[in-house]
Amino acid sequence: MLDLIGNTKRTHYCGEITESNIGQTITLMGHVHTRRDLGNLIFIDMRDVSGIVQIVFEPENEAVIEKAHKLRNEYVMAVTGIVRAREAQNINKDMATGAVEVVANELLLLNDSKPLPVQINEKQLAEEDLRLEYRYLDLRRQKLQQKIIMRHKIVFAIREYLTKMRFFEIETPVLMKSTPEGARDYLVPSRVHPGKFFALPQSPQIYKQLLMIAGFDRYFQIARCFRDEDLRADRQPEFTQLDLEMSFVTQDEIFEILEGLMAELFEKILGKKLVTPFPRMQYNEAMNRYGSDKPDTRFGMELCDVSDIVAKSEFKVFYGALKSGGSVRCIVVPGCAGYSRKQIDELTDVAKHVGGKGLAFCKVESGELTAGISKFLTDDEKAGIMQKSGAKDGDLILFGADRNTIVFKVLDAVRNKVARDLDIIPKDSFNFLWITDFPLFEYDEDNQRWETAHHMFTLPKAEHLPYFDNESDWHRIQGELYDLVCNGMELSSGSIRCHRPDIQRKIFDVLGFSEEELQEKFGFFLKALDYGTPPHGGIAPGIDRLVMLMTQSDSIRDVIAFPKTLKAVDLMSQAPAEVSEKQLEELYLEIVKEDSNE
RNA sequence: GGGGGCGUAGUUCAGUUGGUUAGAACGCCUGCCUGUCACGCAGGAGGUCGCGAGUUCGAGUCCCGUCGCUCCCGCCA
Repeated sequence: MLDLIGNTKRTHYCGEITESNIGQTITLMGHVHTRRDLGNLIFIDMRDVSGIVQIVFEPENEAVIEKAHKLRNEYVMAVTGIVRAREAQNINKDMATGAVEVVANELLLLNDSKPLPVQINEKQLAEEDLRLEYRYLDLRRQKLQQKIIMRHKIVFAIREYLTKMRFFEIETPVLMKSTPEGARDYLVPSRVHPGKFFALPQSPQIYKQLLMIAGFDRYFQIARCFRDEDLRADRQPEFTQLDLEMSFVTQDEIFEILEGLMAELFEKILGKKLVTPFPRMQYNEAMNRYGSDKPDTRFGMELCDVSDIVAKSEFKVFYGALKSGGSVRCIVVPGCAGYSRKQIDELTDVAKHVGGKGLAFCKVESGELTAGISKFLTDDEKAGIMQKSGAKDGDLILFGADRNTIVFKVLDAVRNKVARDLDIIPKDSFNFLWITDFPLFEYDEDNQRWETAHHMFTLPKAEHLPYFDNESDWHRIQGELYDLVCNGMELSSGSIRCHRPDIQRKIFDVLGFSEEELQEKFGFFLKALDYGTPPHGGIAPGIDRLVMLMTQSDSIRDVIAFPKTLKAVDLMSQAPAEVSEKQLEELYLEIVKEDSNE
């Protein structure tokens, strides 16, 4: 028989019992973590949100120990008892509360439990799909629970800091108008307006700019965002951003706010001092040095452009790359001249995976370039490469030769792979870095049109405004754009916005919107820009990625209480699911039947 | 849309060249046990080898297809 909780009240939490509680009568409530039934003596490790403490049931109290025999793993219990110091030989040093135990006087059996389909045990962790189906059980694991709790602490500290900095937290609509470009929208049909749809926000971008126009001056929101795109280990269909926006600011002030925020979070929550201000690097420099706009600067192995040295090379890979306007660049992998064919093939696979045709290499032995492609190089070229790259005896040199975009992708991927393989990435360091001066537009070869590299409401650099006059200059236009990167992860993306309607229209022109399209999609926003828009800008750090970083999690699913799979499915509730025909009829929609012939 | 990995008791895994009744540990059930802490000891239950089709005298194992999860590329203003 189960007991009712009645008037019993919890007085303490399991994980917080210390020697200072010795002698006190306390009441705990929680789950049976493990039990050790010795017959006339029973030990229960009892768990609640704060941790675990050992409960002892002794034979003197017959009624209670009889009931305690019925306890099984994950039963729900309330215990009233006296805190006692353990005898020296019984102290468990591996347990936070291992110096004390609670001698039970009363036991309430509040609920039982079926045997669990997944064990709450880090050593025998079930497959993730099963754990996602029983997410509420997986969340009982302390390791996972701690991450969700740290997420709370982070969000709480964010609210404190920004409130202190005169920001207001303002909610914006979740049902909004679909806007073109960018990611695919999640659409929500309107019953009241048959055939019309809301979209879920990819970000509150337009609304936060409208709040600046409204004069709120500094806004933030812990905002849920939705993108109907394919997923990754660090990407969910719905995710959370700290969306913030400020009026009358420069890029420097936004950086200061973010640096202050990160420093406070790391200090308060991890007890770590971050060095501010964070280093800054222009986009072009980041690409040239690391081949990436989100470089991991915890280790070296920077790219070295040897195009000029091999400019006259007849080696067909180099020749071909340079002839088609590309480049030849390399990274030096220290001490890896001993790499086997197999190891180098593995790296070549990495290169091919990101679009490279292959990966040229050579080794440095006795002060000379040997092996690999060395036989295709002249003595001058070999000497030049060694000198410029700084390669030393025992090093391995890996080359990318192709269009620049491919060379960057290949060497970035290879650099990261080699660093992981060699285990040269310091575990406990957080290398924050601002990447600035991104190009505003890039040309989309497939669709034969210009697109925004980041987003379309960004202020172009003032000195680049004349470039708008000539399409051949559009690629040179840089925006007041910046990313905050940490340890190779893009944490945050922002810009100074375009507060002037005339400049905003130039941007829309480049993107090829017709006046009609503009009015239909953004009419309300363009109208607003005409009524005294203050200069403003902002940034939106991804909360999920920030929590991943601070909890050292590899998967975004570890920092979201109820995440979806890579196929955007909730394995627990089985969403998305079919709906009734009646629901569809009300929305004037029809069921799409799958073609069984395919 | 494309490529890689995984799928065997409730869970984590092993399973030889294709060969008799598919094993272990944990969990679960029963009994014993007064200082355990991954308690111990004795016994027990528990399997459509993801699903489907094929080759074969015989398939967990080989071939083909399919589904699910996962990692990556494309995609993600």
